[in-house]
Parts: sequence; C-alpha cells; structure tokens
Amino acid sequence: MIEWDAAKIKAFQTTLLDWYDRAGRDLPWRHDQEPYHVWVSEIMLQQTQVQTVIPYYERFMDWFPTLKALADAPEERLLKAWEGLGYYSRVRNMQRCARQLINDYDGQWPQTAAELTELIGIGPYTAGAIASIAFGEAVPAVDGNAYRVFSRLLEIDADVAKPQTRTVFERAISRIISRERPGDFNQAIMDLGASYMTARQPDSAHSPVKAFNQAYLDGVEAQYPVKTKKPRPVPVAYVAVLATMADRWLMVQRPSTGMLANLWTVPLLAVTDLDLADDATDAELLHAVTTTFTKDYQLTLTDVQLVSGRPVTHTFTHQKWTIRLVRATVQPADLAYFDGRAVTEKQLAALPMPKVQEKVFVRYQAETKDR
DNA sequence: GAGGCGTGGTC
DNA sequence: TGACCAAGCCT
Repeated sequence: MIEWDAAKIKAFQTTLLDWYDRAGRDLPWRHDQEPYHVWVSEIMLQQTQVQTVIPYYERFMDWFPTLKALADAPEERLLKAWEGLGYYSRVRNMQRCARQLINDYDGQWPQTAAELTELIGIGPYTAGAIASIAFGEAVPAVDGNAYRVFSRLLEIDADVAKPQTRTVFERAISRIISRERPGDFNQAIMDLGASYMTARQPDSAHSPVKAFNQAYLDGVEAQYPVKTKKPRPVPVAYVAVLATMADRWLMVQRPSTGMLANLWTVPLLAVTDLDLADDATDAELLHAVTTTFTKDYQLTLTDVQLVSGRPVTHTFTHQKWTIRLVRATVQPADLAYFDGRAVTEKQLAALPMPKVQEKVFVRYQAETKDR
C-alpha cells in the first residue's frame, strides 16, 4: 500500500470531482438530497446493479412516497414492491427502520454515520453513504466500488473478503475524501467503479484518474482487489406440488425467517424428507409425495401425476435447487385446516413470489400446453 | 468471523 | 454449465 501527500490528495479530489461534475450519471435518486430518497436507493443498490434498480426505485417512490407510507404499508404490498430484487430481508428491515425512526427519533433522521449505524438494516457502508450524501459528513462509504477503486489506486493488498479489511479502506479513504463535497466524492468513486474501473476488463487507460492509479502504472492492475473465493452452492432437491381446488391454486407462505422469508410458493417438499431410496421409481416418488403432503398440510391429494420434462433448476448464492414438478387436485371440503391460500389466477398476481416460483409456473405451462 | 441471504448479467 | 461479479447487512 502506498501513501499520498497533501498535494497529491488535493489534485486527486479536483480531478475526480471535475470529472464527476462533467460525466457523473443522472440517476433518479440524485435529483435531491432527501435522506429518504438516498436511503431507499442505497438499500436497493446493495449487491444490485443500477440498471436493475432504476424501475424498482421509481415504483417504490410511487407506492411509498414517504417514511410514514412505508411504515404503514402491509407487508404483502412491501414484498410485492421488492419482488425480483432479491435479498428480501432488506425491505422488511426497511419497514422496521421506518417504524424505528417514527417511534424513537420523532420521525427525524439522525445526521451522522455513527448514529445512522444504530438503525435496523443500516450498516457501515449505508451509514457512510447517507451521512455524506444527505448530510455532508466527511465519512467514507466503503462498498465494492471503493474496494475496487482504492485497492488499485493505492495497491492495497488486504483481502476484501475479510470483514476487518473494511477498516483499512476506511482509514485510507478518510485521509483522501473531500471535506467540502464528501457526498459527491463518494458517488464519484461509485461512478468510477462502474465505468472505467470495473471488475473485469477495466479501461484504466482512458480513466480520468489513471495518473493516480498505481496498480495500472505498475502494470499489476489485474491483481486488485485481492479477494478469496466463496464456496460453491450446495445442491438441494425439491418436489413442487402444483395442486388445484376447482380453479384455484394452492399457495403457501414461507416461514418468517430464513430463505425467501414470507414469500409465497406452491408447496415444496424437500426430497430428503420423503425417505426415498436412491433408485426409487416415479411411482414410489408419487406415493411418498402424497403421504408427506397429507402429513404436512392436512390435505388429501388425488390424481397425483408427475409433470414430464426436466426439473426446474435455480441457483442462489449458497444453494442450487433442483425441482421436480407434480400435478394434483384436492377436495374443496378439506380446505378448512389448510394453512395457506387457495387463489384464483387473478389473485395470484397480488402474492409476492420469488423468481424460482415463477420458473416453476412457466415450466408447468410449457409442459402442459397442447395436452 | 464465517456463513446465510436473490437475482441478473457476463464470459 | 459453472464461476464470478454487482452501491452489504445480520447473526
């Protein structure tokens, strides 16, 4: 890691901010410095690309224009607004944070990063982003862009996959950040990280800060940032039960904790819970599905059949699901004890569902048309 | 502090 | 396909 003197720091600030004034992106959440707007955008942008976020942000502001609207929203509507964005605890934590602000802070945002970190769902990065952008506090906002940009500029060799590395970057950036325009400085770093200083195939030769990019000047840019690899997703097998009662689909809500919390899917049975031998036949599978389904949902399945075709696969960060599809019907009288909903096609649209559920429906329709 | 927690895009 | 990446936080 190299050090910059005061003159070089000043020159870097000027170069970076001049470029940002000239070429910074016009994004919907940059039209003002409302902390609510900054906050919503920053939460959406966690692990998510700008192009994906823009339409979600516009709709979110339409549905929940104020902190109070968000605090008062039904969770189903909230999750619907987030449907397809992933990491769904983000939006549930946002509502908890909105209520926290209203109840404990008189509806007023605290204005320092140190205080913002106390709020639910706001960690070191988001606190720095809100404090600098909305309130002008000269604090770093260390995200993936900052790791990428500053590891190259300063040849920082610390492993960015390790939590304690963040403090290394915070200390370095704290010395370099503009005291006059900290919010613009942090956003300029993000724009730089999304344009010239990308993860793959950076274009440092044309970067406005190439003269400050030590790794580039030394021809070792490809080495940065240093990051250890994550383990591969573990395989998990399910059977999806597409069950109807008259013209209604049987849908169940996932538990309030863990993966896809509180989202809706068709009943999913873990194959490990079916107690099947490795060489089990389709008939044995369907029998096990029928008995397990009855035990789990107090419903009797009839006309149980395997939907032909390949299983649906869906890869999460840490799990790879393989889902076989089973079609069945249930008797209306049984629904009294069903812990879920029997919904029409139209009602289905109001339920927040994960992407993997959409894949299951799409596959089912593809397999059953013209039959 | 390692692992849980989504999705879309690129190579 | 699989591997990796993209404005992280929580437990």
